[in-house]
Amino acid sequence: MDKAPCNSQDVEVRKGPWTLEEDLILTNYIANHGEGVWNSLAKAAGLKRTGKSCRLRWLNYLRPDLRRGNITPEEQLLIMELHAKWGNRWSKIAKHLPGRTDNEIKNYWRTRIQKQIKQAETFATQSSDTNEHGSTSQVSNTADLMETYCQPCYQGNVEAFSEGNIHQELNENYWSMEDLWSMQFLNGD
DNA sequence: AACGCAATCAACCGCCCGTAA
DNA sequence: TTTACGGGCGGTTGATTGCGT
Repeated sequence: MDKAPCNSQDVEVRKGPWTLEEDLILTNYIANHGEGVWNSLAKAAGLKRTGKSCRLRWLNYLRPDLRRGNITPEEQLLIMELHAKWGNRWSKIAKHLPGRTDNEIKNYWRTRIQKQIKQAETFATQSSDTNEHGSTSQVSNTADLMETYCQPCYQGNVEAFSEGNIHQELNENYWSMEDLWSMQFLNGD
């Protein structure tokens, strides 16, 4: 893509947030024709977007099997375990969380979990200063971290995490997929 | 009520890999 | 074998929203 031929016959390419109309066009097109080569799909659907952009929009937002709403404590646990195993292989991790996207997990990791880890880290350094049982084993990854610092551990944290989640549970989707899909069927050709 | 800051998330960017020609 | 292209992925950015002062 980057190396894309871009025979750019001055085909203007739209960027930025997707409009409802674009969403509908894309959803509608895929419902009727299925996914395909994204570049040609974008053209065929009449979208002034790159294939990449369409693919991203579809995978991260429009897919009907997406699970919206907050990450559950169980999911968070799983993410942490898998991240400890595989590192930042978000798409690989996402495959084990049905309905979740790599982007979503990545964002979640960076904004929430990483923060928790930092807090745990600072807490640990503080307490190891005071505790001074010099065997401060180097903590290499998340799992180690959580094992080391949160021993009673995931449970305790899960509670802490979920506490934050609860009040946001089911934060409204701007457009639920049901909405989009039913619109699409109304439109359907 | 207004402002500033922090958190969140959608979307883009650029690199890499697989594959077809 | 090489090259061009499309797709996938991880990282980053920017807009928006929420919250505290």
